[in-house]
Amino acid sequence: MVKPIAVRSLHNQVIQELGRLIVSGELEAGKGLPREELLAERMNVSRTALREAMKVLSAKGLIESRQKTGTRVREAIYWNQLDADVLAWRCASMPTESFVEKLVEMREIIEPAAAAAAARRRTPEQLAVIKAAYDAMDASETLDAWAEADLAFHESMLQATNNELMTSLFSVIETALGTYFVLSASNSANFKLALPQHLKVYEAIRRRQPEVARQAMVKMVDDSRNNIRRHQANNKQASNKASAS
Amino acid sequence: MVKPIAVRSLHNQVIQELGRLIVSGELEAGKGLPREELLAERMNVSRTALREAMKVLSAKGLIESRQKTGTRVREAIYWNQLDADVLAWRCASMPTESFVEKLVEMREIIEPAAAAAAARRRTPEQLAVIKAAYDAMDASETLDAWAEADLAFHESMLQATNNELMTSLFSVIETALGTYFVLSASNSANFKLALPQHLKVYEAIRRRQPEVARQAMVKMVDDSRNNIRRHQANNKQASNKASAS
DNA sequence: GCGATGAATTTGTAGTATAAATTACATCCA
DNA sequence: TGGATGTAATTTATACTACAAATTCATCGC
Repeated sequence: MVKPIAVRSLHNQVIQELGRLIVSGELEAGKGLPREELLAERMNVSRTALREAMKVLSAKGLIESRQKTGTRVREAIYWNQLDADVLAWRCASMPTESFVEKLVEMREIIEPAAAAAAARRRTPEQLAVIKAAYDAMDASETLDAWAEADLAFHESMLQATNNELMTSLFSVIETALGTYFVLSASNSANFKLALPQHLKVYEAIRRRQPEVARQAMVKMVDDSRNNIRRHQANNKQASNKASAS
Repeated sequence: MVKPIAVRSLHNQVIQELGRLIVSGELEAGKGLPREELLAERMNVSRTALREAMKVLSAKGLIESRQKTGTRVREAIYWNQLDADVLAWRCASMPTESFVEKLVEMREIIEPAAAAAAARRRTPEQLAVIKAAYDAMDASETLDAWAEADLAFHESMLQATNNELMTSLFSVIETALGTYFVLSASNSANFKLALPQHLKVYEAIRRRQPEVARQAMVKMVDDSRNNIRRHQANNKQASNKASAS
């Protein structure tokens, strides 16, 4: 799991608040923000804290500041879409079907390749970490426990590729799985359906069979995509009924 | 091309300087930095500017600050490896063979999938942008002109996938191509060898043939990888001769 | 009409003061 | 002696003020 590095500090709160506002679209692109003094006052923080937050948002590509002109929200094209915060903000505000589709597409591309690479290059220690995650999935008795172990499984697999660029894509996988868990929660009857798929991937990595690992992972993501479609259809049906009654 | 947003501001300079020091390993992980007051004095900036820079580095995962304990460099595992700055810093200091290999592996995974997606979903306008980039490559007469057009080609293809998560991976592609251009510069006789490969990819995208586009892109990246290996071998040989004489 | 010039506005940088957090030490009690 | 507990010291976090730099915009002069 990724560290939820406490959000208690003031400028972190400001980062979260402004970031969410921008990504959700409540602060339209191109439009300028109030000048620092006003904005700071309005948010009840000092200009110092506000500026530290703005620098971070600027580094994420969300805003741009120029003297005299002021600070304005940048077009979404310039956002660091792979940044963990940006992904989380998008998820918090618009888990639209199209966004979920994009996340799944990324999984389809990344994870089979990662599984193959892990099968080729994993060390015994890395294999043990994957195994531990699998065992935790097997032993899990709640959806939360499953979710945590599942994330650990996918993260440890990415780490076993021994390519840190690949590992950094975990933020995307994490977000994708996150939305999936949320959908699954609606009818969380048997959340351990995907266990055999994970075993196949693990076994292929253990036996150093890249192509077998790739194919097993393709199937896993495919199943996941189908499940998402079913869930979304169900939810839509349910909400239609609800609004009709 | 990505905007080189002027680096003139003071805190940007500090970000670049500290970022480079950390990523190059000159500031060892785990080791603590001098406390803010001292560090600011040593770098001839105010504590204000230094702190704004540190917040950004912290957002990139390079450092971590705690009261009383001070600020320390984090392990490389926690760095945002996909961040454009981090990639650039790595490249500036250690374009080692292993790093180049990792970049190439990322291209092998991302670009064929992106070519296929672009072939499926590109709009006529997006196709025109790709075509324009191809024409610029065709017309280029210097390595620099080629490099610029080549980057534009790959970026426009990523944009044509209409998946902004995919598009954001351009920072990786850009870095990979960048190191390739540097290597090519050593014997830049015929830098337009890859032109036919690009034509094939473009044509497949135009004709909406995902699998053809994927295969053409696989070949392109493959050729690129082989060229890199040849260049590196040549360079090594050359430097061996030089040190022997 | 047009160019130059200067005033106004907003971010950028500096410096100081104080709050909050956390470590490390010392002290006290059993 | 051992352990807990409180207190001091250190470092980052926040606030506030003042001024510098850049850039826009209007005004003035021709």
